[in-house]
Order: sequence, then structure tokens, then C-alpha cells
Amino acid sequence: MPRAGLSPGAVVDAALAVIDERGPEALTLAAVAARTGVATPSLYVHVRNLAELRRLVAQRVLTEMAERLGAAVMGRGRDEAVAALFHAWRAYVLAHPARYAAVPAQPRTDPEVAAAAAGLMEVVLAVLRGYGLTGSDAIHAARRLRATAHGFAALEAAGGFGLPEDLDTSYQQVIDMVVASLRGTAAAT
Amino acid sequence: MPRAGLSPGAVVDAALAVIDERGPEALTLAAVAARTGVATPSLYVHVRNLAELRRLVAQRVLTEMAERLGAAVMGRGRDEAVAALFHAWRAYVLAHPARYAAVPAQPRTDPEVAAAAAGLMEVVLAVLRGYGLTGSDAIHAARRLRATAHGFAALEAAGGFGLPEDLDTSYQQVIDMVVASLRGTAAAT
DNA sequence: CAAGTGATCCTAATGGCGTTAGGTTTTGTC
DNA sequence: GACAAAACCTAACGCCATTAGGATCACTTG
Repeated sequence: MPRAGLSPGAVVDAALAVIDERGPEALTLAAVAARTGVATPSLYVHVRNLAELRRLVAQRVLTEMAERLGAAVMGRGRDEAVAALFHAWRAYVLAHPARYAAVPAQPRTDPEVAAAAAGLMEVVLAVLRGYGLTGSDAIHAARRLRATAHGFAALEAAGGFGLPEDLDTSYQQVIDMVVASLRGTAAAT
Repeated sequence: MPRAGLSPGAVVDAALAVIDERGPEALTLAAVAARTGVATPSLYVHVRNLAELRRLVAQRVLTEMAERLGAAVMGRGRDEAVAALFHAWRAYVLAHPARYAAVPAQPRTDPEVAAAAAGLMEVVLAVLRGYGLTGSDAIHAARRLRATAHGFAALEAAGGFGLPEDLDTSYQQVIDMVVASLRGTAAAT
């Protein structure tokens, strides 16, 4: 019997695969064990328990998003950067809806997850700096941006938009709304 | 041995109490049974299974929200109605964060849950009518509003706003942002 | 008022999952 | 080539959802 050669990272990979294929509720240690060709208790060598695996998944997803969004806004400024940020956000959610849905189930109180979320926040704040926003103004603006992007993403990932109206159009209007609010609050340019 | 005198509604009541006290993940048939003073299998007389109980909970919460938000916007119009809608939305979430978090776990595909969500949508559309928005314009505007209110609510309910900046201020800015966007898209007044 | 009927509730039992305990085998190292 | 650490296994426990089938309560009907 050869070894599976697992590692914490590989377990998280398998967990993401399970989530992508069968949804966040289907993430069980049994499912991950089956996928990695290992008995369930063997997973405890690599992760403390199911709760930690969920935590690691959330961390991975947030990190992945921060990377992609960071790359998307690179070399762009102001309105263009905001649009790029929003489009990259939605693109990630559409590519991995179940993965995105798996994150909010996590308590943000956890330090590791919080750190990953902070990485995403960093990208948002970087974009806002282009509007001359710093300090408290930037925080409030970042919350507007996050709430808006996350709200749309969460609803879309959950199939919350029933009607046939074009979602791209709705999203563009969301972006315009946020951009206008950033211009209004922004320091003089 | 006297009877517990349960009913589907009473079971949902107990489920909500469990959720309020111990979070959405703590909603188990065993917990509800313990709270209602009944053996677990007895619950199957009133609800088909755990999935249906979750569905009923989501339905109840959405209906409850539609009622409160509907009451809040009554007698108000335009910007004032939007502000009232947003404040009532957030007030509900702050009063019952766990309850709010229990909803999105549900598949919106379910007809009964969808109907309850439609009730909420009705309130939003009624407010938008005050801006002369109808048809597709109203749908897009309603999505902006829902995404924004839900996004902020979801993040706040999950403790997603870590920083100490005042959340009331952030929320007021969110409301201003949405109001401005509604004015912009609105038909001539 | 007594008998019957249907619904409510129970205990018993099954299977899946998370988790712990303790043994075995593989892998890398001296 | 032996030894030590780690990866992996089987066995076992408890909790939960769910089903099956029996007992008991409450209401209706003759």
C-alpha cells in the first residue's frame, strides 16, 4: 500500500474540489478522505478537525481573491481601477460560486481568516487611495465598496436574482453607483 | 403524559429560538425536540425533515422582514422611504443576526422561499415607484438596493467589519450612495 | 355516554459522520 | 542496515437524521 503523500495544502485542495463539485454543505471529512484515497481518521494528521479545514478553506479563498483582485487593479487608477476590481470580484464568484459561498460561514473572529480578509481589504484601500481617500473616509468608502460587491456576489452566487433582466447591466449600474459615491466623498483632485 | 400540542408553526418558533440563542449551525432536530419537550422523531409529524424545517425558517424570516420593511416605508416617499427601508433592514439584522444568517443557506429555487423573497422585493419595488421607476429600470434599481442592503447586513451580521469606525456613519453613506443613484436613473420628476 | 378512529407521541433501530485511541507500516536518517 | 518519526490503518464511541412500528390521547359519532 503506497502512501497518499498528503499535506495540509493537499487536503485543502481536495476540500475545494469537493466544494466546487457538490457545494459547501457537502464538505465532510469523509468526502475529502474518499477523494484523497485515505481513511477518514488519517486526515487528522494534517488538519486538526473539520472546523479547521473550513477555516483553511476560507483562508485560501480569501487569499486567492486578494491575489486576483490585486492583479486586476494593477496599473489602473480611480474609476478604471474600481471597475476592474468589481469585474474581477464578480468573475471569481461566477467561476467558483460554491467556494465563495463557503467563506461567510466562517467566524471572522479567527485571526488567520481575518488576516486573509485584511489582504482583500488592502486591495480595496489601495484603489481608494487613488481618490485621495485616507483614514476614516477611506474606511467608510471601503465598507461601501465591500458591502456592494459582496452583496451582489452573494445574491448572484445563491441564485437570488430570479428575473430575466440582464445581470451585466445591473452590475454596471452598481459600479457606476459606487464610482459616483467615491467621487462625491473624495478629496479635491 | 400530557401532549406537547405542537404544530408546524410551533416547531418553527422553537427553531428560531434555537437559532437566536446558539446560531444557525446549532439548528438540529434534536435541539428543537429538546426545547419543545418531545422526542426527536415526533417532530416528523409536523415537518418532513430538517431540510424542510430550514426552509420554513427562511420563509418565516423573509416574511417577517417584508412585514417590517413594508410597515417602515408606509406613508413615506422617495429618499425618505429609501432611508426608512434601509434602517428597518439593518434594525432587523441587528435584532436577529443569527436569524438573518440562516436565510441565505437556503436554495432560492424553492417556490415557497422564493414567494417570501418576492414579498420583500415587492416592498422595494413599491419604494422605487416613487422615483418613477418601472419595468427593467426598476428591476436594475431594485438589484442595486438589495445588493447594497444585503451586503452591508451580511457583513455586519457576520462581524465582517473589524475596524472601530462608526458603522452608523458608514451606513448613512451607503444610503446616500443608493439615493443618489436612484435620483440619477429616475425618470423626470 | 361508550366505542371507535385518527392523529400525536413514543421507543427501538439503522446508517452516516466526526472524533479519539492505539497499533502497523513506510520513509528518511545515522 | 537499524532506528525513529511520521503517515496511515482499524476499531470504537457518540451524536444526529431518519424510518418503522407500537402505544396513547382526543375527538367524533352512534
